[in-house]
Amino acid sequence: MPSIGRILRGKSFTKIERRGKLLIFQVSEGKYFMLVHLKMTGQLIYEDGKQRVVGGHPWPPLDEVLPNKYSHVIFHFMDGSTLYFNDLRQFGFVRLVDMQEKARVAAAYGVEPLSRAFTWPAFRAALANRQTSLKAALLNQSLIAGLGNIYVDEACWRAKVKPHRRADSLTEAEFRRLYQAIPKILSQAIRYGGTTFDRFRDSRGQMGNYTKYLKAYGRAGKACRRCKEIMLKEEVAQRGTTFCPKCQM
DNA sequence: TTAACTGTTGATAC
DNA sequence: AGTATCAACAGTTA
Repeated sequence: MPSIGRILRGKSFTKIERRGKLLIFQVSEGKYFMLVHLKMTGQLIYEDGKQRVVGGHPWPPLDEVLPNKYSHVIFHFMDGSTLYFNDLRQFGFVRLVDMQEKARVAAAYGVEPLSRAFTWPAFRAALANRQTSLKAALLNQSLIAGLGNIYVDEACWRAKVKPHRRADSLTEAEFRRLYQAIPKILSQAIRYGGTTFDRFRDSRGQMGNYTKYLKAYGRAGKACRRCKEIMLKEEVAQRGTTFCPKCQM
């Protein structure tokens, strides 16, 4: 395959889709697609003469001149504007693929929790019989797409289930609560612009306001918003996990 | 000074 | 196949 620069030169981005946490840019008529994953610290920064719009994190200092040392890919558009792919930890990637590979990558993701495909049977089928922790199962992108560390903890808190529990140990009622909690948490978080900590910005360069609605993440040592018990933080599935030891069963 | 964290996930080994 | 562990990296916090 020719180089990414050679293929993109003179083309346009004609559509942007999302699958889980993966961004998919359609290149011109759709022979090629550009996949972008921000992972932990990636960001896309769009700049024209008048403004700078940042999505991802962390926001560079206001006086930061771009490109900086974290600018790994730079797109120069024909109107003079620029798109930077910045990534402090360099976990993220920009990858150009053909239609077939794009389909293959997208197919590896599980059901989208905010889509019509997220039915009760689909949800049950994804999690039932999993011998791993609920936390690990919910973080598994091939089962349910798009849940990350924060929203898994939030969903478990809302459903009153401990993330440590083996996924296949949940009762019908617990699965039900989780099934309802997941889209609820996600749509709320999206409505409030996501969770901002450490200078994160959404795709319009705005800070997220969901932080003040968080019930689990970042609340270790504080009183549970439901039962007043002190919240705990433990490692589950190699991720920091915050939960209420009393009202999450 | 070190060690332990960190909106993630792919590779590897059982 | 499913599951667990480690690694990639660089900065911040304890």
